[in-house]
Amino acid sequence: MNISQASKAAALPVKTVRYYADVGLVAAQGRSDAGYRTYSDTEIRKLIFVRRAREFGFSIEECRELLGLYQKDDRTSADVKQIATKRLNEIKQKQRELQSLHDDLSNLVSACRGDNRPDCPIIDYLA
Amino acid sequence: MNISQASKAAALPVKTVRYYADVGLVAAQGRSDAGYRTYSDTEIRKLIFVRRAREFGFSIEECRELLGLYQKDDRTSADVKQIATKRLNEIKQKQRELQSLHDDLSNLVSACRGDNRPDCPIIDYLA
DNA sequence: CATAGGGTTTCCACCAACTGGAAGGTCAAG
DNA sequence: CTTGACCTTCCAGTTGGTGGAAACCCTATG
Repeated sequence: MNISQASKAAALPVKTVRYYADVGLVAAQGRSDAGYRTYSDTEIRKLIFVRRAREFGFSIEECRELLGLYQKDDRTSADVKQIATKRLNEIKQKQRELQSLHDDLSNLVSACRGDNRPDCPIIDYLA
Repeated sequence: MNISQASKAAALPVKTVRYYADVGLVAAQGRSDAGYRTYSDTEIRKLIFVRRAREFGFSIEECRELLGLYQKDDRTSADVKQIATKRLNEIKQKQRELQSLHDDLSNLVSACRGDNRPDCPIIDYLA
């Protein structure tokens, strides 16, 4: 399989597949005579795994760890859970921040008449 | 006022104040004989304004626009409200995404025993 | 067999919004 | 006069890619 086949199979852009190879996250199986990267089902599965992990917001380094655990049959679910819990806590933290931002900005936007006069509670708040 | 005084007054790192000057967001009032940036109350107020806007997640470019409106006495509150509404919608969108991520990951983490055995619903989901 | 089109390679640059650090000039105190 | 705390510029690195150029490769068609 060439890189574009792999990228389609994994639902990732070609550039991204190449990038993952560059950073040593998912290496190609090998190279053709012409120097083309070749991919087999094993690598496709890893690429899909990484795509899903990235969709959860795991960093490249975390994906590397998760991928390591995925491939290690003597992993412990505790190790996996620990990484996932960390990410979950980050998400919760971000949610709290966004909620607070949302509430404040929402109040300001509601209080702003949005007409052609200059007085504006949003500007007042920022100043 | 030297840059470190300004940075304290605006509650921003020195590096950031210098960066804002570099990108033309908040220029220093001038330079001393030795070439030191000087800041007056006007610039401090702008720096504080930008810090607050950044805390809301407005981009540098949006801060530039807001700062322009802040300084323009014939602004319309409609212009301000439009920028703020755009940002508010981005926040809402991000909240929806995070909520979905949270729910999914939370379910997986709950379902994972986190013991020393290898079977793990998180890995299963990603694979 | 030449050539046109696609696919592939490497490498370099860019995005946002800083941050860290090096090398060197400045200033005030002791 | 020296020491230490400032300040300056400039370059590099961060995250996770993306865009593009120059050049090589492969296949199909005329």
